[in-house]
Amino acid sequence: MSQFAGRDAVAPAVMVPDFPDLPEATVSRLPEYLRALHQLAQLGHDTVSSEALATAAGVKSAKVRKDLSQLGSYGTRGVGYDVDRLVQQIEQVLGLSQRRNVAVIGAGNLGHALAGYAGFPSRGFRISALVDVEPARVGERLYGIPITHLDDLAATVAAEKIAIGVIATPAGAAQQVADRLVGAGVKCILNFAPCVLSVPTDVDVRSVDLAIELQILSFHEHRRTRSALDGVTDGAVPHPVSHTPARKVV
Amino acid sequence: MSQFAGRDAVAPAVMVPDFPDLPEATVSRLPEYLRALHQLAQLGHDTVSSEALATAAGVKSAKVRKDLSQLGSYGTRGVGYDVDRLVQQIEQVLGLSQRRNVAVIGAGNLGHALAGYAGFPSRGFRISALVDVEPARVGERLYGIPITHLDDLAATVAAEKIAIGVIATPAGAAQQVADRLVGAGVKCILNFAPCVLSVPTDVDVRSVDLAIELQILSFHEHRRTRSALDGVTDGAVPHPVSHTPARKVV
DNA sequence: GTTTGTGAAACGCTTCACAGCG
DNA sequence: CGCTGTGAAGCGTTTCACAAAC
Repeated sequence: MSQFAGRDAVAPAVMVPDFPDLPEATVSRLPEYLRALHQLAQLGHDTVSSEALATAAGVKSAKVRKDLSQLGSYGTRGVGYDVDRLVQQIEQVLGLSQRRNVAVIGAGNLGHALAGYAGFPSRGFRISALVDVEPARVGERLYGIPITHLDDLAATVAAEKIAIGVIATPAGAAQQVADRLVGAGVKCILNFAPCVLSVPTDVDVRSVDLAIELQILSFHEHRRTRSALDGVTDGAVPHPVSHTPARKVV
Repeated sequence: MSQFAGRDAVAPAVMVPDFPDLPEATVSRLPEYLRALHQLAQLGHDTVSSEALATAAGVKSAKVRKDLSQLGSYGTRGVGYDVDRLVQQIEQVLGLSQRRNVAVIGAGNLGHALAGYAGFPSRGFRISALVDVEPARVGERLYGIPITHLDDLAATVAAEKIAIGVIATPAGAAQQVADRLVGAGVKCILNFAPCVLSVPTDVDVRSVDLAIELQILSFHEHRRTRSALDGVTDGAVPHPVSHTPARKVV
């Protein structure tokens, strides 16, 4: 069922449907499919089944089909999906047809690593600005990216057409930086500082806290060793099944 | 309802319940509560209501209560939760009572940033080893952490009692590194390489792909601008509400 | 035969709303 | 009166299973 909604005005070369309310869970998986599809394309596959894509992305095939059907995508029954076309589709939906400019705030260790990360260009992003408060660093270039001062953030955002701000500062500075980003008109923030940010409802924040990731792993490790200890006390449950989102071993 | 299960043998000073099947969603929020609680403690709060903790952690109060009730936690009606006690409880559940040793594989930009990240010690982790394949780097120390060779991984894991492996290599090397970590007995892996890892079911993998985070943000940005464009075509929906997990602005 | 697309069932998580306790 | 703890309702997501299409 194709659901081409919206105005029937001038259409681009590739017909593009609107996506009023793609489920959030689906949205967060589309990038994973995209990554898998690029790999498959490089391996020479022209076409891919939901089963194969599921394996490559580390999910179940039914999920892949449900997700892709939401895009009004045309797979071919008995064959699968056209890899190139699917890549185009997903990139279109994610808004990756145009490259997005990113500003990294905080030119410390993490900001340095982000600036030097080679993976971004091929996946739709360009780090166009590095921002810091340290006057000593301002004016330098890191991997060709100019370092500007936080006080000039609004000007930098405007000049570089920044769509996404990445906060790579200590927790103490993060809220203030977020406020400045919002003030400069940035509506998407990726936050690496270990704190909750307050932003207006029309601003999107995603947070990555490295210690939290480790703590979640720690819980599973802890449970594993605990149940190994008291495994004798009650019924001979062989072993609790893991919760890993990763593929089974081949 | 307190659910103290398990053997009634020698109990530690603080009574510790077992947690056969804490919901995964709850597990992933406990670290966020912990972070918020440490902040509140530092601000001088002895006690905290579910409402206050919810605000500090960026969630709803009912969620906090449900989550904490799973721990068989004792809040006091009319008062709230004892901050110190709750911190202890959560640390216990997450297995943070003992410090966990972490090995970072890949001493590139990202590995460097992780090694230098000051936030880990206070949150239960110690980066005890940096591992690389580059002979030139082996033997150096970074922030006091010795760099060892990937070929000696098993020995390093044993010597340093590594509980968690962090993969900070390019995608091409990640699977091989994962295999070696598994071979060395590591059961928890945090993967920063942009690929899916295959591991046995008893190994836990969490993946953080920076480009994927940006792509999810890109979707929201894309949708925002698209709906701004065709906002005139159909009913005057003022603006789609954001999906930000962050607190509203104050 | 193979594989998609999809209703319908199953599941887990969130939110509500209030009884019960301090 | 305030706040926790929790059944029950509501909602979104996952999984199943199969008819339709190639």
